[in-house]
Amino acid sequence: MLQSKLFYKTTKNKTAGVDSISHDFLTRAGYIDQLMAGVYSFLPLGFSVLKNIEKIIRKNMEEIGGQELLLPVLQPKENWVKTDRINIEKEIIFLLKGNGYKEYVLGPTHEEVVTPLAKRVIFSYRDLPFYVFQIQDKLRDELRPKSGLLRVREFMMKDLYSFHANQTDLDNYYEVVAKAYGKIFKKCGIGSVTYRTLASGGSFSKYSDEFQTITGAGEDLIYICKKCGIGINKEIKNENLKCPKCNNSEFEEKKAVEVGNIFKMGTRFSLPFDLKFTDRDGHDKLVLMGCYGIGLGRLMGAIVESSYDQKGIIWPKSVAPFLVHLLQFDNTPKVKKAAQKLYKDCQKEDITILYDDRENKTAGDKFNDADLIGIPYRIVISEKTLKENSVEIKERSKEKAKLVKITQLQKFFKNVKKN
RNA sequence: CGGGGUGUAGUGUAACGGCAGCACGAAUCGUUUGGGACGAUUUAAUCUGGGUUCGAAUCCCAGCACCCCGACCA
Repeated sequence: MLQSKLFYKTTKNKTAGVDSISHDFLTRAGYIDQLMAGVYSFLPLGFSVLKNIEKIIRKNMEEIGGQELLLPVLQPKENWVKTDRINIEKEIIFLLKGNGYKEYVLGPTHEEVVTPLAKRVIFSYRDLPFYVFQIQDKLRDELRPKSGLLRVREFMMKDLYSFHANQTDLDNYYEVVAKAYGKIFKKCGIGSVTYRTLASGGSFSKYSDEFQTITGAGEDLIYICKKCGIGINKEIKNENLKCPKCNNSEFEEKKAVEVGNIFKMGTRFSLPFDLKFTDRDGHDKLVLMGCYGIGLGRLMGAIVESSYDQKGIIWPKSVAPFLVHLLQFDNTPKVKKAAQKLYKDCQKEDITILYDDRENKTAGDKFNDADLIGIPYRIVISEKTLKENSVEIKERSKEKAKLVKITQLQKFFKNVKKN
């Protein structure tokens, strides 16, 4: 992508009225734009990151047998009456009237759609288990959106639903999903600061497991077991807290943001929708369900919250909008020619590259924009580097740059493409 | 939804009830050219509606929007 053509503007000025670093950087670097409280546009840079996150999640969901589908956002109110969540969740539900008397719910989640849908495919124990997921917009009238992407009213969410014939099967799959979540967060670069955390089950069940990423911008308080590293959410912390896993009683208190959540819903939804199957013994039984969510935008915000410096964002390679940021100084024909060649070579190698070809910007402008945007590898081509038949390569996460001979670039390409 | 705060050029900010200013950005010209460079010229603003006043960005009322604290959640 030519930076001169990219739909974005960076700004030096701090964003007014922001309370988190990720909100400020993502706005200033041109990743997102706030439309209203808790509602954001994803600009080309931001959308690119979102799509990378989506890819990672999709891959891991498919690896554990998830089949992707797409459920409607617009849902009949009756289904929400059936589960009584029209009352239980009424504060966050966007309810709207159609032309006639018909009322609709803008989906805050999809149990009310996927459960009746499952009735069309589940008859026998032979039809179980199965797993379906989607990556789609959710709408929740949050009482108080905050911290940029960390709490919003409209957000992309991956929601996986599992259907089982018995508790053991549900329990096993629940752990399979937990493991997949661990892989996803690791791949997204927040593995070392993300903890599986015991929490309340909300309107679903008694307990659930959250995946909490440590950050000062987080609004949850969690207690991390110093021995086994499991987390416990403050909402269920009791007086004499003991780790449910290793019985240890020493904890570290941390602020964190919930990037994912897994629930065993049991018969919470199969009951109101009468979702049953015929078991081996010939008796009809209720299907057991699990649901598993990850908020993509929030995950994006959490990644920034845990990877930045004074100058800007430091994206992990796995989700960065581009892998290479090419800066061209000295707009001489010689430099331009070399830069354009590198640009094309990268594309040939399937390495995503943002090429700062802007001729009306000084070196300082370009350096600062590059630091703010946070692309993993920065390559500078100038008269100075060409004198050495070289380019200058610097990793965003590192202090020092190094000169690399143009003839040696193949090695660099290989390195960039790794994992 | 309860409590508090703030609304000024595209962005960030100033202005005692008395000429709406500064910085960034954008545009033109010239000088620069490896960490937001310099000079000149230009561009562009008081959320909406009422009220008080000789005079309102400033005070009062209402609305709207945004932000913060609290109760709820990926």
